[in-house]
Amino acid sequence: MNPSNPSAAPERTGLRSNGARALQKGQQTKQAIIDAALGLAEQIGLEGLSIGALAEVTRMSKSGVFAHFGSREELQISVIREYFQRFSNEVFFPAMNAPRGLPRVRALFANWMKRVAIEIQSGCIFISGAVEFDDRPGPVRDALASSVQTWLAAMHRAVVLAKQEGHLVPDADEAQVVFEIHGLILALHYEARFLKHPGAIERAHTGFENILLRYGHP
Amino acid sequence: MNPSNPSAAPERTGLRSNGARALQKGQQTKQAIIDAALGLAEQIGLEGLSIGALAEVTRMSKSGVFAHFGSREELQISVIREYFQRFSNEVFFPAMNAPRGLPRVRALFANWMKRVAIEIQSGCIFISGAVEFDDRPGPVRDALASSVQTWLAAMHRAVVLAKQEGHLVPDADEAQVVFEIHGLILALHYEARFLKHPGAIERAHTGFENILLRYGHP
DNA sequence: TGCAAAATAGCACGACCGTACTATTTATGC
DNA sequence: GCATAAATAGTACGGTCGTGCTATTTTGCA
Repeated sequence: MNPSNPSAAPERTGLRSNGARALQKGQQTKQAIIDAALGLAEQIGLEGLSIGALAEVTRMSKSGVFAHFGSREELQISVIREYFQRFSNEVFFPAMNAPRGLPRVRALFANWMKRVAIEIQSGCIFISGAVEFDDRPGPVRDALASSVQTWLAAMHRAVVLAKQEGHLVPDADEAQVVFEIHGLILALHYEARFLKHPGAIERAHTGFENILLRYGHP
Repeated sequence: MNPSNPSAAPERTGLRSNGARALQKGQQTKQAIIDAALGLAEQIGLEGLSIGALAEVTRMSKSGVFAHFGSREELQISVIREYFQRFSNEVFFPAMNAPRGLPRVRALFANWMKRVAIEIQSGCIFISGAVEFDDRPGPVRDALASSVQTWLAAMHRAVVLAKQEGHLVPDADEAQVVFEIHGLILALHYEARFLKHPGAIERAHTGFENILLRYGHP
């Protein structure tokens, strides 16, 4: 919702009705910690994230890192929020420039694919986190699930609009379409990242075209 | 390959040309440990598996458990092997009774679905393990990847036969079919187990029919 | 420039981890 | 039944973890 990047304006005019100005330095290093934590979590998972390792990477003391979050859970949640924001900025918002209907659905899928193609190397928190927290209730799981949920709902809405525009067959089940698209992304991630199968990206694209063959223009 | 269950015949006639009879008791409890370990690993993952927790569950000492494996890695590998064997017995072998071609592909998918439907509650090692070990090289990863690989290859072969039998369109790409089926299974697991979406099983079935609509009989 | 407050570091704690090493118990073959 | 070997338990060590507590440094404002 708030796409502005606060760290991009470190030295404004100085004028400013203060506000929470006292926290500036703290917020700055906190953001740096979150950045590093996100990088770590993408590789070894949210559960593998340890404050000790994070302190080493950021060259701070364990307690220095810890103080910014108060608990490991809060750190994990911060990482999830950061990931969600980046995901939104890279995948969701750019696609909203495409006209509603099939073009927008295509744009969403294309951006999602671009993202996952990168994550074949770096890892994806929405996927690894789902496995780590699938039966571990608590605030971390909640944050993760609601992030994914928000994204899938956006995807769903785009499909609904596509059907309304007449770009899909009238009996198309929107949830079904999203389900099958999600499956392609998951298979891509699995087969490319874990099994190191070549050609998975191409297959995901083909799968998407197959979905449109089935549900596309009447 | 060896579907016989040794623990089912604890008290044979006594006759038997010994063989590795000296190990009998050890093997027996080792199997019990593996059973318990598999149950634990399905819920909390292979990485979450700890010898201490396992000792508690089996009501043994940590060293008693440990001695059967010599290392945690060997324990994890044993669990993977056990899971693979059960998977084969439940999913693969029964389906081989179906006539080759589409019926066998259908049977394989149906059995796979049955298995995953259960794993919505218990968890699936092939899925959680893939995430845990996707960039952690070593013998555990190797065991896991080769198990999954074996299963996907079996699926692939069934699709190849189906095409040979003329049950698929001539230009059907077998790897593409397996990829899309795999995606359905992964989406089912993700949406049902993590997001707790209802109706995911039905959607996976519908997705399978869609694949056959696209690639089925010419 | 000094002072309060925020940010960071230092240190210690209890808990759990995997795994040596040794002792004890239990099962097995003669 | 007894000797022997296998199976299991006991104990200890070094390591990492999250986190509380206190000290020190750094920052931002009067």
